[in-house]
Amino acid sequence: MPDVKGELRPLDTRPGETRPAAGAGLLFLREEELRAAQDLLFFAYRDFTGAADEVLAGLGMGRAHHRALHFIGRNPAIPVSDLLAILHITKQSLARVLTALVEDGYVIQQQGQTDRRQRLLTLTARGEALERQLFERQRERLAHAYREAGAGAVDGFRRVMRGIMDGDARQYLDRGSR
Amino acid sequence: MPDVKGELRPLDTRPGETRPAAGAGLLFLREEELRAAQDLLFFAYRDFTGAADEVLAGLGMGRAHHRALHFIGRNPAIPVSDLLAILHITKQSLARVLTALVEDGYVIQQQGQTDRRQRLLTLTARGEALERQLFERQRERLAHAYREAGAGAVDGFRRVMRGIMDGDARQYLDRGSR
DNA sequence: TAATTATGGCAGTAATGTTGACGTAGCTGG
DNA sequence: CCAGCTACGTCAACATTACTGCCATAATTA
Repeated sequence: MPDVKGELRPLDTRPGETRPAAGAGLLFLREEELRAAQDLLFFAYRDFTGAADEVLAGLGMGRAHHRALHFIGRNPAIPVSDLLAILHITKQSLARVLTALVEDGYVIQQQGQTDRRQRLLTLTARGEALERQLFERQRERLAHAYREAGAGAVDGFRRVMRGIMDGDARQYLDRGSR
Repeated sequence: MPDVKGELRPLDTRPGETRPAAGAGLLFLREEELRAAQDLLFFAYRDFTGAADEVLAGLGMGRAHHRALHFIGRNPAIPVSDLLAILHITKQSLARVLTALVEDGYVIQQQGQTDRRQRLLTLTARGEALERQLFERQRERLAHAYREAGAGAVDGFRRVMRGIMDGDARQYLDRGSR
């Protein structure tokens, strides 16, 4: 565990909490660094999703609808089971939003050709339009962040984010799409 | 709203990747890049929070409790209003988890000295222990990601994450702590 | 044919969030 | 000093999103 990352920050302005006394200085710095990452993930995710939430609220939908739209859009003709595996939610939770999306004409279900039990999910033109509208809100933030941070930073961002997620999520991302 | 985008998307098996599509090549790549970032944020956040959720479930608590513990831990003697501003939830939503945390002895409320209307929130030793237990789960992932990605990547990660969040979130992070 | 798989559906529950209204104590400015 | 604002608490009602468990159907597979 090479966590010898000396920077010697004498802690912030406050003297309290988590006083490991003396020799744990380096260890403490590393911890602060990781706690700061917790903050980053919280705020970035909060504001990133918040951008789309505003639009969704006006349509009587929530984040769950957006997530479904997003992954169906990126994986046309995706079977329900694959979508469940991506979202890590239960069948019933997905069914709720999926029913709404189909009824409102955002998604169509088609019977699978190789396996006729499957209901392959695809966005309609209407669904693509909505997904795009939601994407545009988030796009602004991302484009801003990417532009401001620069190409090298973006690569680092990608690498760290991949490292945080589970192996099967990385695997999913690696396989192009389907 | 430009939803001219009729049914014309014949590329069934593979949506993105190397779609020249005439002169819009560069623009398209940029879009794919940003959509990939949506994926990254979803999976990283999903698995990052999931790590702590396992512990929380065993204690009959949820993410909301963890978020409160985290920010109280990082800001001892924080007034309720400040915590509300960080979490972006309503007073009532916070009150629910806060009541539980106080009743279970994880958090103490102390009257403010300069402004006696304030209830300053601080973790008890028990609260610190729980927060630490939750942190440890996430720490593994973060440490793994940071180690694997390298110091340069971590810097890029930080810069991009900061770019995604709102200005006031950046401001909060910049002020050290309180 | 029997077992498994993919999917759908129903019932009930929990966690988290919302709005709106009301109350109380304490601070602050004219 | 009083009026008004602020910080906080609380109650009621409701929506979204998640969960578990159970049952059903159709299609694939061994």
